[in-house]
This record gives sequence, structure tokens and C-alpha cells, in this order.
Amino acid sequence: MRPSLKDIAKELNLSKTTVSWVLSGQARQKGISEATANKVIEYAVRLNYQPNLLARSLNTGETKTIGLILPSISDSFYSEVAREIEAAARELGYSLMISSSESDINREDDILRLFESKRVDGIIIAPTKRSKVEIQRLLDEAYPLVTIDRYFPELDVSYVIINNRDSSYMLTKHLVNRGCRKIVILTTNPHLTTMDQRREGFEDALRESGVAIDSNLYGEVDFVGYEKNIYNVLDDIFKKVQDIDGFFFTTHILALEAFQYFNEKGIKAEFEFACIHEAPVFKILAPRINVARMPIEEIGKNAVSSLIDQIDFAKQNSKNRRKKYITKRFILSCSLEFRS
Amino acid sequence: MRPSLKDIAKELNLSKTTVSWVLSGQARQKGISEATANKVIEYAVRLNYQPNLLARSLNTGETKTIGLILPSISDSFYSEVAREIEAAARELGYSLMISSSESDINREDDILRLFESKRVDGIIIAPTKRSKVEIQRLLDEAYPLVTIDRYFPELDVSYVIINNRDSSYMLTKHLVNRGCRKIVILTTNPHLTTMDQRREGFEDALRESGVAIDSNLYGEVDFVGYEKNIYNVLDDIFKKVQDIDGFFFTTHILALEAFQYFNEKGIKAEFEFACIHEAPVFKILAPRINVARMPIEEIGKNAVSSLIDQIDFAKQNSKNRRKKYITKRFILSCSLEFRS
DNA sequence: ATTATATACTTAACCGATTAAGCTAATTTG
DNA sequence: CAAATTAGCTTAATCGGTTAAGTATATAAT
Repeated sequence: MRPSLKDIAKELNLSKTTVSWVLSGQARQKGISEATANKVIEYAVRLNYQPNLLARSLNTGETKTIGLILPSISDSFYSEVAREIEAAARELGYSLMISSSESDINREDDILRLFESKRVDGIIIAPTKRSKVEIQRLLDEAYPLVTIDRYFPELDVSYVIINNRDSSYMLTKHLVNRGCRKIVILTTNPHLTTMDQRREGFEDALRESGVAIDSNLYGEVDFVGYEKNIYNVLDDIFKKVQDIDGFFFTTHILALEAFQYFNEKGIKAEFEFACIHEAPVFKILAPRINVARMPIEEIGKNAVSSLIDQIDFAKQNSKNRRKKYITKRFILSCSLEFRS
Repeated sequence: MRPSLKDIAKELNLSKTTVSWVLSGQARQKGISEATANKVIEYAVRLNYQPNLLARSLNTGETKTIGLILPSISDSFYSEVAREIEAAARELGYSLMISSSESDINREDDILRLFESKRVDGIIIAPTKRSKVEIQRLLDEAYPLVTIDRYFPELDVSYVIINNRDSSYMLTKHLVNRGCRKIVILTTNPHLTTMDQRREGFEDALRESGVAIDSNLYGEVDFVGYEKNIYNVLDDIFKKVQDIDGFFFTTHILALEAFQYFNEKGIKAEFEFACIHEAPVFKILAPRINVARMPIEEIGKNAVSSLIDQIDFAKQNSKNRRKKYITKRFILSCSLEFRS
């Protein structure tokens, strides 16, 4: 059997308390003699003692674990975010439980409950549409929570998002300055406000530049099964509108799919491109595409530090139920790269 | 405060045992009256009671959690594997703790110890080079463990890998049949046996076809910082060898980087391509590339079921230290797609 | 010599579940 | 009618740590 504190204590004729103090580095502070401390450490090493963190957590009320819920782990954007979150969390002594909601509200709710039951110290979530049921409950319980990439305007939750409107606005302005008058804009299914904001920035820029907003140039692609859907959407747009001169992709996936479409249909026209977020292959596929580069590392770091801020607050005020945490909202800037 | 079993028991003038039995669905079996059971359930729902899984795990000895260690979460191959593993694990009632070793042996060892301390029920790992220290310890402790993508030929561990040699062999044969005589082969830093096997299959095919093996055509790219390294490697090869007619990429990243290199250097020659694993953009960048498609879903499913098989075995034989688990080795076939 | 202060520990409760064993009152059996 | 069974619970130990409060011995201060 795996050795426990008790085993060490028994063998050395000491109390569990003494052993616990030594192994948690409080020997000096608690006035344990160096001789005893050494004996304990030596024996623990010899046994390869590893504390049962479940037991510790049960007692201390903290698991040093963060729950992360993403719509899809394999999506390149989210997997990069996951990577940054994991790195930032580890830096601060936290592990990651990760789960993918597949944009399914019920699944998301299940995961939230499960994570809560597992007593993760806090949850970072890129939420799915408009569930809010469990989210609201967690908020009521003052459970540490941060949303990323998307947020709920009507809920008092901390979040980390990017400046969707402004980035879109500036990319679009650039396209217009480059002479575009008929810019196709593609979005995925509206993800809360994210896609709305991006479209808003796009339209603001057009309006301000006196370019007509043509709803025929707007295409909404189903996020699930987008691989096929985008073909119909683009077919449709090309049928309805002539002399298209630019494309605004509200996310990298749409750009990649569109490039594939162009390739397959043999469309060689020289469009101006702009895209929110970037994929490495853009360099080859469309070297002159203008992008708003997502500050992925910052998203991860801010999400983690914001969450841990809440966790620490909750720890401090575990008795004091009166005080309410002041939520933090991070709206990070994308770095724009104009290449055309 | 969050309600516990005790709170429910106290309120309803019952014992914790009764409440526990009811809430774990054993009411009937343990002979609890329906009236009592209903009272308990009703009150539990009203309080939104959520069992503390830490406490349960401490008692039962199982956390229903699997630890997953990958060299990099953001790499598209590993993130897809992670996705499949998560899905398969959830299907069977397990959650995922995930951590990225960044191909750093010490980090890997740290994570292994941490996961063990957190008492995950088992670990799936794509191991880094040749650490084995902690791995060996886990094996000695009969800790459920499965390696994926890579394996240790000299250790008795269950693993899930692909048929690296055969896939390479057949891809290479195809290139030779298409007339290639000077095929460049690129590998990343040797990852245990994986890259060796792929190179072996490549060379076997050449030998068998009477094509000379020219070490000048072999390039090894540093996995860390490969973005720059590959340029030097390719420059070198192109300098040393004329009339190259084919490329064998031992992993998709190398192909993507090479395409970028060609693009930047303006190399337009019509090479034959083959690659282990595939990226979606291949369709555009090199529609005629021949690939061995990784059975990612199968890798995930087999890794999880193989691990849970071990977990169940360990549960059964927790007293019976004599019996040893018979390790399972999965060598999955890639589906080959010849497009040239 | 007496009290105060350190030193170096130990005792026992607790975190929140699970579970083997035991108990009581009602009902059935012989 | 006594004995055995059953229904419907309860008691208390346990998992493996943490931690407040207590104790015994040695040393220092008054």
C-alpha cells in the first residue's frame, strides 16, 4: 500500500501532527527539532511518500485546480488558449481540468456541475450561446468564474475578451481605403455578442466611409458542419452579387474554408482580405491578408490571474458573506497587421 | 455554506447513512422506505445539494479522473487526440486533467508526480524522449498507465501507436513507383522510436526498390524552434543535391513548414510528396500529396479503454498483489491516401 | 525557590463522504 | 406464544490529511 502520514508517524513513534508539520515545511515555525525533522524527511523520501492531495483538499477547501470549458479542444484558437491558460495556471501552482462542451448547452451545464462537485477552485469558460442557468447559479454562490472570448452583457461576471468592434472597424476601414466597395462579410453562428460586435465594427466602418451596406454580402455559416455549409453560402453570395472586391472573415476558420472554396472553384480574382485571428498558413494562402492578431498569451494570462484574484478574494471573505467581489472586465487589443 | 450530507440528515432527523444511501440510488436495495427516500431527494433538490466528490474519492479510492500528458496542447495532432480522449473518457464517466510537458523531461516527471498525488485513476502520456524514471516507478507501483504516439520498447507498458514503419514503407514505395529516385526525407528530433521507425520504413522501401539511400537527402529538424531550423536544413539539402524529385515528410508540421519554404524561395518545381498525418490545408497547398492518415479517434478510444481496463484490473486485484496486469499493445493502421 | 517562558511535541476534532455492523420494533413463522 | 425474520433505520469507524488546543519537560527570569 501507498504510505500515509500515519505510517510514517507510527514507524518513527511520532504523532501525525509532527509529521504533517515537517512535511509541509513548517518544522522550524512549529518548533520541531532538527533531528526529528530530518528523521521524518529521510524516511518520507525513502518511502517515496506522496501526500494524498484529496485529503488535503478536503480539509483545506482548495484543490489547486482550475476547470476549463471550451467549445472545442481541437480548434486551433481554443487549443492555443488552453495552452496559455495551462502555462499560466501552472506557474501559479494550479492544475487544469479541461472539458469540451461541443457548443452544447446541456453538456456545458453538466460540466459546470461536475466541476463544481469536484470542487475546482474556479472555472474559466468560453460559454455557449445563452445557457446562463448554471452560470447564474454559480454567480449566486459566488463561485469564482471568468468567461473568455465571449461574455454575457447582462450578467455581472468577470471576463476577458478582445476589442471585437474596434478591430473589425479598423480592418474594414483599411479595406475601404484600399478601394473596396463590395466587401463580403462572413460570420459563424452568433456566439453571444462576439459576432455581433465584429459585424457592428464592420458596418460602422462602411457607414462612416459612405459605403453601402448590402445584406446580400452578408453570409452566416453554421458552426457545426461549416465545412459544407460555407460552400452554399458563398455560392449564394456570388450568384447574387457581381464585382465583389473584398472579404472580411470574422474568424480564421472561415478564411481557411473560403480559400479552399476559391481553390476548388478555380476563382482567381484578386480580392482584398481581412480576418480576425490568424492561421500560420495564411502566409502561403494569402500573404497580403490583413489580420487582427489575437493576443492569445494575454488572454490566457489575464483569465488565470483574474480567476485567481477571485479565488483569493473568496478565501479571504469566506465568512464575510456581505462583501461582494467587484468583477473585472478585460478587453484586450488585437495587434493589427496590414499587409495589403 | 454549501450543504453537506450531514445538513440534510440533521434537518430531516435521519442519519448520514440513510441520506447517503438514498442519494446514491441504493434506497430500495438498502430497505429505505419510499416515503423517507422521497423526503430526502426532495430536500436535496431544494438545497441544490452537490456531493463533495473529494470526500467520496478519499473514501472509495477512485477519482474518476484521468491524467493526460502531452508534449504540447496546441499542436494540432495532439489537440485532436486530446479531444478524442476527452470524449471517450467522458463517455465512460471520467474527467480529464491535462498538462503539457513541452517536451521537457523534468516537467514531465513533475506532472507525473503531481497527477499521482492528485490520485488520478490512471495516466495517458505521449512521453518525452527517454525519461523513464517516474514512468518506471509508476510501473513498479502498478499504476495504470498507457503511452500514446510513442513507446518504450524496453519497458512493459501498454501503448497505442501507429504502424509507423509500414505506413512509411508504403508511402515511399508509391513515390518510387511514381518515378522518384531522389527523395528528401525530413524528420523532427527522434522521439523515442517513432521517427526511427518511419525512417526505417522509408529506407526499407528504397532498398527493396534498388534506389540508393543518400544521407545527403536526410534532414533532421529541431523540434523546438523548428520554424527557423527547417530553412537551414532545406537550404543545405538543396545545395548538396540536384534534381530532387520527391519529399517524404514524417509529420505534417514539417510539410507545412516546407511548403512555406518553397513559397518564400519561389521554388515551383513539381515534386512528389508524401506525409505521415495530414493537415486540412494540404488540399490547397499540395492537393496531390500522398498521406497516411492518422486514426486519431481510434487512438483516443483505444488509449482510454486500455487505460480503464487497467484501472478495473487494479480495482479487482487491489489485495491480490501477486497477479500482474498483462499489458496491451495497440498498433493501429493509418489509412493511406494516394493522390498522385 | 517560584514563576514564567520556551521547547518539543501530542491529543483530538474536523473536512464530507462511504460502509460494515448493530439495533429496534413490527411482522411472520413454527 | 416464543422464536425467527424482516423492514427501516442508526452507530461508529474509515479514507488521509490539517490544525486548534493542550501537555510535559527543560531553561530562564525574578
